[in-house]
Amino acid sequence: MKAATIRDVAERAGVSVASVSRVLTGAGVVAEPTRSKVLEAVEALSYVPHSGARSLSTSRTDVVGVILPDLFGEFFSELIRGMDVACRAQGRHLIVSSSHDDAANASAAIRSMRGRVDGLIVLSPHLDSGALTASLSGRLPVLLMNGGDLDGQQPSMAVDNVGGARSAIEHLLGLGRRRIAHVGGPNGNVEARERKQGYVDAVTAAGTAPILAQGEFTQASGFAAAARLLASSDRPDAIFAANDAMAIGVLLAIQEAGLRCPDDVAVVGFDDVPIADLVRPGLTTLHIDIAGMGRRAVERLLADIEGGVALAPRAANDAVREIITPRLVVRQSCGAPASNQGFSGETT
Amino acid sequence: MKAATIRDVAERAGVSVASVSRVLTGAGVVAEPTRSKVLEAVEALSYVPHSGARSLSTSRTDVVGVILPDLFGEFFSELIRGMDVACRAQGRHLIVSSSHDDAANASAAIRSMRGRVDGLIVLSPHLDSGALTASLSGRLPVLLMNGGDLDGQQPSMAVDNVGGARSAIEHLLGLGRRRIAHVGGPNGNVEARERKQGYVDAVTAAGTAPILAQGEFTQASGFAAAARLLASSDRPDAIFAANDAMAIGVLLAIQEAGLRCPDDVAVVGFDDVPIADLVRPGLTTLHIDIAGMGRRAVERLLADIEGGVALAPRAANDAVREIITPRLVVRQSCGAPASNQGFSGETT
DNA sequence: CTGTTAGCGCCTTCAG
DNA sequence: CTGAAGGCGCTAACAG
Repeated sequence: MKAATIRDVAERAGVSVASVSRVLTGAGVVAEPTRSKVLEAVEALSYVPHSGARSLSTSRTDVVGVILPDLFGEFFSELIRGMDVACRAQGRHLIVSSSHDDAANASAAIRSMRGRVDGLIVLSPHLDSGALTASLSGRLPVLLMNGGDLDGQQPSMAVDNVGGARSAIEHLLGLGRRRIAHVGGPNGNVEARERKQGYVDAVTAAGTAPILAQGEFTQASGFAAAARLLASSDRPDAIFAANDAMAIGVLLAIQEAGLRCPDDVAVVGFDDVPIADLVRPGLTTLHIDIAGMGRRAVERLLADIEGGVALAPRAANDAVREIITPRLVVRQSCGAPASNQGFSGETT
Repeated sequence: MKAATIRDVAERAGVSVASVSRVLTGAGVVAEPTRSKVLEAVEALSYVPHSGARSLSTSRTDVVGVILPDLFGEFFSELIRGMDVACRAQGRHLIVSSSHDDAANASAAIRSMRGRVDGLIVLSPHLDSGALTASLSGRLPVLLMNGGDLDGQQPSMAVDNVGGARSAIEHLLGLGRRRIAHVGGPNGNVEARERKQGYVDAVTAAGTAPILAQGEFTQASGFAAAARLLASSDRPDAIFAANDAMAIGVLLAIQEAGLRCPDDVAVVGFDDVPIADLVRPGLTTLHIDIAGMGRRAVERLLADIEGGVALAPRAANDAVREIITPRLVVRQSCGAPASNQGFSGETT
C-alpha cells in the first residue's frame, strides 16, 4: 500500500484537489464545511504532503546546502550546529556535503545540488570565485565563507585573521615577551596565510624578528614544530600557533621538554574550540563565535534567497562582505590564574 | 535568464528529450552521433539536471535523512562525519535535522521528510517504536539508533551500555578499588539508564553497595556530583561517570578538592570522545567507534532501501538489531603511565 | 536506435 | 468559493 496522495484525500473528502491544496497551504479562501471535510480526510489517511512534488511546482525546496572541505574537528561541527539552528528557526532543512579535497570535486558537489536546494553556503579553500560561478549554472544564491581570493562578486563572510593574530602578538609583547615564534598552518590555506601575515606585521612593527615554523593544523604537527623551536639555541619565550589544535600540540611539547608554560614559554592559539578551555594550562586563544557565524550565514543566505539576490547581479562592490572580529581570551597559558572554567560545556 | 532544462538541450542538439535523458542517465543505447550532439549542447548550455524533478519521476531522492535530538558535543559531530563519509561513497546526500526536544517535535520533523529522502536514521530518546511508525505515513525505510524501548519491529543499532559499564567496574575492582561511585545521566535517558544498570549489576555482584549521584551528561553536572561525593564522610576511591563530559567534570572536582587522580580517586568515563585523550590525567573510558557507527548505519539503511525492506514487513524478530560493543581504554585516570598521546587528532 | 506520450504529486491560474 | 486543467523538469514505457 502506497502513501496517500493529494488525490486520495480529495476523493475521500469529496472535493477537488485544488481545495485540498488550498487548506493545506493556507493560500486562498475555503469555506468552513469543505475545510473540515478535508482535514478529516487528511487525518483518516494520515496524509503528508510530498515535499519533493511541492518543490517542483513551487520551485522552492526550503533546503539550504552547505559545502565544506571536511568534517573533522570542532570547528565544523560547531558551524553546522549554528546553521542547523538558523534553518530550523525558519522552517528550512540543511543538507551537508563534505570531504571535497579538490576543486573538481567541490565543483561536482555544487552542481549536484541543483534542484535540491534554494541556496548554498560554500566553504572551499579550493574554489576561487571564477570556478565557483562556473559551477553554478542557473544562478543560485550563494554565500562564501573563508573563501580567500574573493573578488567581491559574491556575498561572503570571513574572519579577521590578520587583526586577530596581531592582537595576540600585542598581548604577548605586553607581557614582556620578546622572542615570539609562530607555528603556521598548511601552505595553501588562506586562514593560515592571513594569520601568519598578522604575526609578521605585529612582530616586525615591534622591532623583533619573526621566528617561523610550519605546521599542518593538526595537533601532531604543532607538537613537532614546537619541539624544533624549543630545541633551538635561543629558545622562544612565547609561541603563537595558527590554530588551537596545533597550540595544544605546542603545550604538550613544552611539557615534554621539561619546561613550564607560561613561565618559560607562553602559548596562544586561534579559534577557541571547546577543548581550549579544558586543557591544562588553559589555552589563551582568539575566540570566534563559530556557531553564531553559522547561524548568521544561513540568515544572510535566506535573506538573499527571499530577496532574489542571485537573480539581480549588481555592481562588484555591492556584494556585501561581512567581517567577524575574533576576541582574545586570556587563560593560564599566558599567565591568567586558573579558574573553575569549562562549565558551559554541553558535551554529551 | 533561467537555468536550461532538458528541453533546451534537446532543441539545441536537434534530438528528443528522451535521447538527452538516455545519454545523461546512461540508460538505454544511443548512437554515437546523437550522443556527441547531446554532450555538445549540454556543454554549451552548461546544463545540469534538476535533481528534484528527477526524483519526482524516479521516486528516489538519493538523500538520507538523519533526525537527532541535538548537535552538541563531539559525539554527534563524529557520528555525522561517519554518515557523511558513507553517503558520499555511495553518491548520496545527507540531510540533517536536529534539536528535537520532544516527541511531537521529532514526529513533525520526520513527517516533513516525506518526499525529501529515501530513508531515515532516527536518534530520538523521545520516540518509541509506536509513535515512530505512526509518524511514518507511507512506509519509509528507517534505522533506529540508541532507541531504547524497541519492540524489534524496526532495524536498529545500539551500544552495549550495560556490558560496557560492567567492564569498567570490573576493571576498577581489579585495581583494588572498593568504594566505587557512579555519576548517572539524566533520568529519562535510555543510555543513562542502561549504564547505571551495568554499574549496579557489577557492583552488587562484587558484594559492595552502589553509591549513586545524578548528573545531566554535562561537564558542570559531573563536577557538582563529584563535589558532593568527595565531600561525603567516606569518600569513594573510584568514580564511574556515565559519559566523558561528566567524567571530565569529575576530574576537575577532584583536583579542586586537593585530591589526586588516580592515587586518591580513579575515574572512568564513557564514549571516548577525542578530548578524553587530551585532558590531564588522560581519561580512562569506554571507546566507541562513533564515526564507524555512523558509517555503518548509513550502509545498512541504504541496503534496506535497495532491498525494499520497508515495503515488505516481516516477522518481528526478523528486524535486525546490531549491537556495538564498547572497548575499555585505560589511561592515566586509572593509573596507566602517561604517554605521548593525542597525536591522531585532526582538529582544525 | 529514436521520438512521442504519459505520468511522478503538487500548486495555481482561470473560469464558473 | 470551488473545480478543471496546465505545467514544474524529468524518466520510462511504448511505438515507430
